[in-house]
Amino acid sequence: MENEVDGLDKRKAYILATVVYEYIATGEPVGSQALTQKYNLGVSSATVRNEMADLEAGGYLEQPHTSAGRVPSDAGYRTYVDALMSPEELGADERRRIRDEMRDARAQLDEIVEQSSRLLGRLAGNLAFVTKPQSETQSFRYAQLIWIGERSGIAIIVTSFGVASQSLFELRNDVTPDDLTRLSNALNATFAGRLLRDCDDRSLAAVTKQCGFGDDMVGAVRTAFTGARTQEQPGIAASGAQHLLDQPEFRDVRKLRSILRILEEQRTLYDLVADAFDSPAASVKIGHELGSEELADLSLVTVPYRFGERAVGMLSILGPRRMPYARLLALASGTAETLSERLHDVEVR
Amino acid sequence: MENEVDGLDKRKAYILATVVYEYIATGEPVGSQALTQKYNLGVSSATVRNEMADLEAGGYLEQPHTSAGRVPSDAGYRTYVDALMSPEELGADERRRIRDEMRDARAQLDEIVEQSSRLLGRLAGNLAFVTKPQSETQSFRYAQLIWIGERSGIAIIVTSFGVASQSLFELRNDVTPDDLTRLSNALNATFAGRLLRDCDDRSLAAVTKQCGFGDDMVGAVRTAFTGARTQEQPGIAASGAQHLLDQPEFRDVRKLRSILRILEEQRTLYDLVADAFDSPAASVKIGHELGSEELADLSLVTVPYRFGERAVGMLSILGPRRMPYARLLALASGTAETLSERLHDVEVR
DNA sequence: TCTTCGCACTCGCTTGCCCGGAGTGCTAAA
DNA sequence: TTTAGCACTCCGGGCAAGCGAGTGCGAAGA
Repeated sequence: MENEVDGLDKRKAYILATVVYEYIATGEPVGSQALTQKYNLGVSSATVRNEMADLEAGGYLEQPHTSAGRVPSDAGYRTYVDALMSPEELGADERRRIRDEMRDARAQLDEIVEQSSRLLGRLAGNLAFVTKPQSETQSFRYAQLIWIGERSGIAIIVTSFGVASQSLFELRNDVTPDDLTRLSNALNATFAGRLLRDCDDRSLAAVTKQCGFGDDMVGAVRTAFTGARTQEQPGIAASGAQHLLDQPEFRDVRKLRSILRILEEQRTLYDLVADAFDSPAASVKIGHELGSEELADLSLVTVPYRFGERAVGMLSILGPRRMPYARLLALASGTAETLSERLHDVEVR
Repeated sequence: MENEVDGLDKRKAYILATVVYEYIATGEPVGSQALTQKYNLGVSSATVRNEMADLEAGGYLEQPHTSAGRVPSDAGYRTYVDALMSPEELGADERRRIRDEMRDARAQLDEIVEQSSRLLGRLAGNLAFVTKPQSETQSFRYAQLIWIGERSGIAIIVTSFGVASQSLFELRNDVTPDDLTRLSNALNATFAGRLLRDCDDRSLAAVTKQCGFGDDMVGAVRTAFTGARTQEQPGIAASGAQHLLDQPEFRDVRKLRSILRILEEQRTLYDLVADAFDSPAASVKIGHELGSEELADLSLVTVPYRFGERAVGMLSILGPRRMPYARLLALASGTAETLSERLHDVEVR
């Protein structure tokens, strides 16, 4: 029937929403009396009690121990996020402030990514992290091979976001500076504007050989491009870990340790958001959905930022499961939007 | 007389040393009885008591509360570090392990700096951080101005450690690719091998004008060099924050917050080691010597690493005042040595 | 049939209290 | 000057009592 949400009748849904809302606000297990007193439910605490017992049986609520109030379970949060909460929008002044603060960063990729992570961490009052644009999704802009000696040089590759990566190379045959310039020009002519991932080894080899170079130079070019592709791979800017200490759920120091460890292993951090690349929209992972017992009482909000149509990176907020989901989604989206805009400032045209 | 150390007679000095040593080992305030039982002092606990009272009067020891044992004060640790402790050397196998682990990093400046910070953090069981080489102390290797259009280009500057920085420039007058190559060559011929800080604006302008360029190009070149000089300025790799959680002194969460905040503000972290650049040797800062009430019960061990004769960066360990100073100094020195060696691998010759 | 009331019960948290242990300072004797 | 003895202090752990918030359930009411 129309009145059902996720298998819950209207009243149950409303009570669940209220419990989650209240628990997010206070951090205390919420009981039936407190709920009826604070919110006008139109029924008595006893009724609420019955409903809560049902919700617990359905797996939406949990009881830390008998004679304590109820606390949302992963499923409870999930239902809340998917169906019950009302989405938030940022106010115009908030948007403006985000934009203003983002302007403080110079027009360099690293800086705007770090700035957005700092900003988001502070606004959200939680740990925020932002992945740098996957270099695979960046495009190739310029290559320059610099002559150092008869048999050595430096290859410099500039991507569309102005990220330069350089690599030294050694050759088996002599070359002249002119040779290198010729090859640079050929590479630029062929690949300019292409996505880096489309600069595959075969085409690189073809161009290099066409210019009359041997396998040693093919290897050098390949290494240079590989370096550019993978360079910033799991580059992540994180910020705001100290806010986690304010959360009562971190009075237990062991949980903190897991988080700090994860922070330092960028790999793990990256894995957390990796599958968000598959879906272009915001995603929320709750508790065990994060796939790790250590992180079981945390949640993760992830929002992509774009360059043009392509999602090139992710902004994430990691915090206690008991987080204001609607608000954080709004903040992350707002920051993502501004970050996307600023991305055009660093673009090398 | 000969038997005095820092104004303490021999026995007082020995007792102080033992108290510090024992406190570092156990973390418990140490009392006179425990001390006489565990160490063969040749005197009774009552005598030790008297001496300890003197040491407390002299400011070397403190009492958390009446009827507790004594704990070293800043001054007590200071005397211990300066005059009492016996320096440690790393064993040959430990050196080897450090060297082996450092080999895991690819020959890229960032990687070896990060690797050394991770390594040191793990070995020392504390927060370790390593500053990247001050780019001022790096030398200039190559400049390449790349032609993009009649009035715009990219300047790429490579330093001795293979760090490339790039900047876009716009001009008021048309140039040809050949013009830019000519200027690149002139810059390379003039400045190759010089320290970056010696590539001052005046000489840059002189060379640029000599090649027949106007003020717009002078500005572009200046910006490019300034970018290279300041680029990695306060770049710091930190690692091992989670170890701090093991220390009993961090049961209080507020202290952790200060540390996490400092970790994220690289500026503060950099200030901590900044004055260590003045002295070329290892330095130890204890408690209030760090100049901040927040950090009052921490200590910092800082050891420079070198490129050739020049100290170019610092390795630091930040941990509880109650840290095994001799051991950590040895570890930091060992890591610094290996880092210095590996620096030659990334040098662009 | 659903809701509400009343009531007994549960359980964690806080408070107060006691006690043991470790350490001190002081005094007097060696 | 050192040592032994002793009274005193204070922290911390353990334990019991009381409180408060909440539950579940049976019976009464709509």
